[in-house]
Amino acid sequence: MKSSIKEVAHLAQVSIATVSYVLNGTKRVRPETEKRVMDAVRKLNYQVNPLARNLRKGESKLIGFVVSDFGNYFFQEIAMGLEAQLAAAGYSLILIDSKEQKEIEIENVKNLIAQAVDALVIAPTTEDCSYLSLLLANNPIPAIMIDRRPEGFVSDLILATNEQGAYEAVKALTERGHRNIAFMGEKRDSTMLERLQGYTRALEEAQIPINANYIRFGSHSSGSQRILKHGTMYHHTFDLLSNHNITAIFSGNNMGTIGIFSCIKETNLKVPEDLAFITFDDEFWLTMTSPAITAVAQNPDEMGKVAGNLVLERLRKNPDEEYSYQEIRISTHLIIRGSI
Amino acid sequence: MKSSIKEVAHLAQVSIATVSYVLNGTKRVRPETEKRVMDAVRKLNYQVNPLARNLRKGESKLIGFVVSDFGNYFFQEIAMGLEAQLAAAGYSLILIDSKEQKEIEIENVKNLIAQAVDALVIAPTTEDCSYLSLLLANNPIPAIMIDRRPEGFVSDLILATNEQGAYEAVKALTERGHRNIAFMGEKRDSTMLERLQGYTRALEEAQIPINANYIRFGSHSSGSQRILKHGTMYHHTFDLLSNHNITAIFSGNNMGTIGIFSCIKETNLKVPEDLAFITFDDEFWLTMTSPAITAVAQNPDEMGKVAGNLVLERLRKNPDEEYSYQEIRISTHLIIRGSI
DNA sequence: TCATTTTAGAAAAACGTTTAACTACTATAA
DNA sequence: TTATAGTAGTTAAACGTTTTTCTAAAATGA
Repeated sequence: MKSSIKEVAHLAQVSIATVSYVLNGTKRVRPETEKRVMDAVRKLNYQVNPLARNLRKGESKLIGFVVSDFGNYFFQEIAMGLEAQLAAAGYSLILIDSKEQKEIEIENVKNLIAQAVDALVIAPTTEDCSYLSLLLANNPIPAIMIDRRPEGFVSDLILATNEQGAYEAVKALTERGHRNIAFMGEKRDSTMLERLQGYTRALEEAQIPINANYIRFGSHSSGSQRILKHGTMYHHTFDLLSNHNITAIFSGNNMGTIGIFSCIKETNLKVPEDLAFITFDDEFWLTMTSPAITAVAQNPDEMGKVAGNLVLERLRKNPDEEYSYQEIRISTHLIIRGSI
Repeated sequence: MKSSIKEVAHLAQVSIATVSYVLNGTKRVRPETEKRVMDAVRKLNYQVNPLARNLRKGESKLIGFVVSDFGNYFFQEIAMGLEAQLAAAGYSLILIDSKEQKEIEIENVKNLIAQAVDALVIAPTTEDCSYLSLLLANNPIPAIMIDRRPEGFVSDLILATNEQGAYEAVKALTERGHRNIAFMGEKRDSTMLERLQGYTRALEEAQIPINANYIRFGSHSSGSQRILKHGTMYHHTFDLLSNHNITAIFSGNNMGTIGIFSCIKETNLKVPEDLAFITFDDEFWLTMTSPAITAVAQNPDEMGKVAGNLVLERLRKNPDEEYSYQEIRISTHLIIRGSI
């Protein structure tokens, strides 16, 4: 049914080594011999057995991508960019969802190592990544972190220009005369703190004092989009709109935006007349609301591509060759829509 | 660095076969010997090399999922259900996007076969799947089709109750007194034709004659969500609203809905007063619009889980054991929101 | 007691490649 | 002519498991 290199060799009247050389182009072979081999290959419809090759070469041509939340469109886009880049180099991507739970993330990494992936790309659920040092200690494969700065583990790192993105967004608000601007961040992690810095810088530049009441963080456990609609951020929004006279909200990420916008929708506030709204992360549905929502667009496709290239680069390097880890920032841009 | 079974055997003073027996529980071993082996395993922090095991056992523990359009939330949900089910059985999922292009789909299947996946789950871009018969001829792995009925290839099949779902949706419209109801289907495939049948049945039941002008299909090439906003369906909607006095639209799927709703939003029609709207496929953003959009919810998570179980079932069977292919229907349910 | 069966483990084959080491032959140069 | 280098191919080792086959000792039964 499935033919092996042995049968090809036999049919072509050569040794199996020669077949391998022809197929891989790893050694000179007389044209005549090559033809005999290729004819046999075609006749038998031979394809190499990747299982055998993998064992011999000690690689699997598999890359694992551990995603903190696969329900988040942002990571889906990254995955697509990554996959495109890796597929071109003959690698396949194993995608696996941590559902924002650290234990699942650790389990996922273990499983991927058990599948002998050649490298890992990880969007960690939390910053504590010390477990990776342990798991990779006697299994030194490249690991590239994305979206969040890990603690307890050094590696290549791909991040957005969070501070700058937030700064530009909030600046767009101050320029329109807003002074009471809320900052709402779903998760309090390094990424969100960078965005908070951008918020702070824009306010300072406009000589607006920081009001701690206007800065809100959500619960750490984010759930599905449906749950988020009436989650912590929803209630924070309700409080801000009822008890504080804010005129604009800047949402630190797309997940928080769900709760915030759900609340806004339920009030009778007019956007943008009564309340201006901007969110980090551009997502498709932001254009389907009335009015459409202004957003700081990241470039997840680009992040995925860059991650892919970095993986390939690392894989080409000799493992003990010295290598300095890279930190790459992917730029954001503000897309202005009707909500401000 | 990475220890092999040989070293474990040596440390435990047994043969490598015994180590294998202990680890896999495939043969009786004296408790004392077992302890020696396990101690050695722990001391060396040994983990089996899956590459070697795969070669020997002739399996990869990999399942390929070829998705017609990974940008479509529907398939993402399926993927998550599938992954959950397979992971529990020790399988990993390789996800790959065909971007609605047949050539890419074929390429994807080839690549997955080259990666030696143990089985395939395919959401085909078009119904013509005769290429599979060829590709799987000398590589007989199970393949399970999902969402669309393949032609030229027999296999297990998982579909939604399309006719019934559409019927209930359109019935909800006729019950509210609508008589001029448009049916808009993005792609003209077996799935969409089933939905059209549901539409037809509901109209006949309400004794409303079918008006061919009210039935519209889109271009076959669907693109990204952003492109769809002003694609064929957008123009069909514009025509229907301008030149035909329809009072309700039933959209055959989520992709078409993007263009349709974009157009509705740009007119000054009041929904649902001037125009009622229902779509097949429930998606998160349908609740963020004003009003929220009524939808026929499929159960993609369930579809993924069922697909996973089917894969595992097939994998357990002896390949030449006779097996009758299954066709499984996953039910839909109507979620009524403000748009009707 | 002696033949038979059971048990625990070892030895070795097998999975299908890649690749290092080797061989025989041919071409080149002195 | 003879040493040397290059060419084209073969042989065999290696990758790390699982599993079949084999062996020796112990247990069982008559």
